[in-house]
Amino acid sequence: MMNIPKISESEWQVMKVLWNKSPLTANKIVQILSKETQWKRETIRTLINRLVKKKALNFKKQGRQYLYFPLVNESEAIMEETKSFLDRIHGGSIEPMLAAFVQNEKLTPEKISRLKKILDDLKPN
Amino acid sequence: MMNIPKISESEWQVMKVLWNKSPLTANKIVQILSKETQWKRETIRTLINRLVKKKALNFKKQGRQYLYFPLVNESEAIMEETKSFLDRIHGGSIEPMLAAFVQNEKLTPEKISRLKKILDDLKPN
DNA sequence: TTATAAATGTTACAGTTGTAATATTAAGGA
DNA sequence: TCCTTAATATTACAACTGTAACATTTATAA
Repeated sequence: MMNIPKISESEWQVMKVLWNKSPLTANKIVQILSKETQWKRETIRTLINRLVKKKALNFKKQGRQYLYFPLVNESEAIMEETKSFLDRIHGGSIEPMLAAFVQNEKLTPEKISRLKKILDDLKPN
Repeated sequence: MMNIPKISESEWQVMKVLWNKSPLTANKIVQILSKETQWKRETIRTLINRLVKKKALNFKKQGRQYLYFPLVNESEAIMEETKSFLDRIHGGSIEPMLAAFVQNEKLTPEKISRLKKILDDLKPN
């Protein structure tokens, strides 16, 4: 699917909830996000509505409620985000990036292994 | 240096010019960026001024002109950017990220090697 | 049937960003 | 000294973001 809409930082948190499980009612989303953020119910609803307007989400009615689900795929969104990220630091050296990866503890041993495997396949050495 | 200011996408392009070489006059910066962008002279000046306000840049007067130079270090900025990036896609799988890295052709063979070496040092296997 | 409550919809408002135009200041040449 | 011009400074303005409050609609209980 081309033309991934720009998803802001806060909006990403909403998307992640729905990538994890969908469809969900607004209330369920609010409930889940209230555990991870300080956002007021209406803030979360605003984010949901903006994502619908951007066509990152859609919903189907279920009685009085709406059931929301993603229109954009998580992998595609990650790729977009990664490209934009790489464009920014284009030409920067890779070490501080890796350093950040590691410090952020987002690289578990399994991820490191998968990463190495991917790199190995890329450039057999 | 703690507290890296948030640097927007366009502002990053200005920073990169000065990380590459500094100090530079505003005119020189305009001249360089005019080759890579469609920005009007005044657009570039606005970006420079915002970066000064954010304390990402500073300048010293040289007669009627200002000579601009970075106040934030490139590696630190890359780390900040990387952390914010990783926070967004937190929990997302690493493959689409790597795929984007590769498709963006930001991973030259040398970078791949350095990356692998860093990973190897991280987790001897 | 009507009031209430729970959904969704509309509006708000300031800060940031992209993208400039216009205004002011000051230095150098006439 | 005064004007021109080249610097810098101020102002503009809409879209996007973060963060909500307020308004309207509708299903359900009384």
